[in-house]
Amino acid sequence: MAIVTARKQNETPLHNRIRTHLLAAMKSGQLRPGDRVPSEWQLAEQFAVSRMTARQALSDLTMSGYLQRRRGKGTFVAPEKLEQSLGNLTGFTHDIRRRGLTPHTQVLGAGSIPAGRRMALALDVGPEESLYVLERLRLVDGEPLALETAYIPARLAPALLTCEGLSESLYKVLAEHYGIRLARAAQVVEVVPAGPHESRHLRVGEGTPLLRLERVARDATGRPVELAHSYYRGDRYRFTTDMSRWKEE
Amino acid sequence: MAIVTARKQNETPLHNRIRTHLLAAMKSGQLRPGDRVPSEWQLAEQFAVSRMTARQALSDLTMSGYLQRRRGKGTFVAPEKLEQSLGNLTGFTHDIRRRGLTPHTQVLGAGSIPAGRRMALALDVGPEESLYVLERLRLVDGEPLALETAYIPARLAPALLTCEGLSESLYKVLAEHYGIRLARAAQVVEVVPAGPHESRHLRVGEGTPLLRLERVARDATGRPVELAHSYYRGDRYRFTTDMSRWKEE
DNA sequence: CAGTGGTCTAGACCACTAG
DNA sequence: TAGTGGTCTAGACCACTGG
Repeated sequence: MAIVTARKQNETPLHNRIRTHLLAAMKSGQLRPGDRVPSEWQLAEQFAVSRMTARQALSDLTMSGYLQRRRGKGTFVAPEKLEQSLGNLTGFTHDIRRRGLTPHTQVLGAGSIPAGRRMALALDVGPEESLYVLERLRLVDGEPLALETAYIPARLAPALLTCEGLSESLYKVLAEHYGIRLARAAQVVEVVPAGPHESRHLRVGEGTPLLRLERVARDATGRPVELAHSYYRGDRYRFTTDMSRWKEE
Repeated sequence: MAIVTARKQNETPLHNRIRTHLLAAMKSGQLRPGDRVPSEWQLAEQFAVSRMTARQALSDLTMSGYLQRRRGKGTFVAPEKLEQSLGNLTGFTHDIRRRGLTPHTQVLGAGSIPAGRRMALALDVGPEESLYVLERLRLVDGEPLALETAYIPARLAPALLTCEGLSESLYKVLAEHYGIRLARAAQVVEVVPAGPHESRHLRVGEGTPLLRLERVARDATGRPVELAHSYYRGDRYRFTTDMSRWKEE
């Protein structure tokens, strides 16, 4: 006995149609950021499919960053993205305030570790040398948006972790307490899926696409001062960058 | 009658364990880029779960960019990422060759359209003015990696589309035929899910995370010359950028 | 408590790929 | 033809949220 499927072969998959329907509603403005979308059961009934099929449509849109799901509450249209410059690092706190939002920083951890092979190479120190580690969670209006970990050679900034203001601007502390001014940096931007750690702190599902920034910052002499990697919620952030020197082909 | 589930409540979900197992195998090197991973049925049997549960683990890892699935063939570990500079735009062809790979460009479309409100603003032309549109697919070793669409005011480069070499370097053509040299550009980088169009040309599933670049390039006088948006496969690309001028907080 | 999303099963038919 | 992934069903129990 054949199981009845509510579509003919070679037609658009059913979960695809539901997804398209929801996307259209978002584009037209019927569904706005923050709105609740119909529940899995409601969609299943509306489109005459099983709950698992409706669920797949919602899961796809969630993984894509269009929707956010909250157990026990419902599924909601995701808010719009914030923008951050890769060129002038004006700092998170300053940057968010300028947009009229409320920034908050939570220091998750501070300590020191031996550099190890990989970081020793990037920071131009010995593999046994001590690095300060500073892990901070950046929140906007109470919502965690970025997870930043910075590594600084302890030799360059003795007793760094006892300084005040680390929850605001690390660069400000480096400048005011140690006379270290960062002059330039190399950065790498990529998409990575959230791992367990990022997932927990940013409160997104594991595997959610995040923007990962890796940065090596140097002072005017070219000496590496900071190695940092940051994870930004891909559904909430976009980066801007300016090219001034253009190399011809 | 209760359905038997092969785990106690409050324990790690089964699909999660399978995912972790595969990730560990990839990290340890047991599974290398290009390798085939066990099929859905094999994993289901190995972990004593239903096929749908094994499938969810594979789907998660695929959406995250760790795996690639090919119907009728199997599921494979994804290859490693290519790197591209956001600072010196040396051009795709040149860039890929330098890595010892074989670049190829396919012109998908070339024509002209009225600017419209949005693009007129970015390119500083009237909304009725004509723009040339050039859509190109960039491939490496036969695999499509990026989809680029460029818009150039027709007034700046009359008969642009009849020029040769457009499948190589647009900037080279602008420089050699029209004396236009691009001096700087503003770019926006973000993660977006693949839509139907990108999905088809880049041969990835809809919703796959892509890196989207939007660029407005200007000549030395500051006149906007090109508006472009490009979609790069997020699992194959990473961008590098250099900061030289550092703004203090 | 009812409603939500999260997990899981044991089946089914299909399209695609390779030998 | 056998094996793969793609789609889909009709159930089930669970944890979490709110009133």
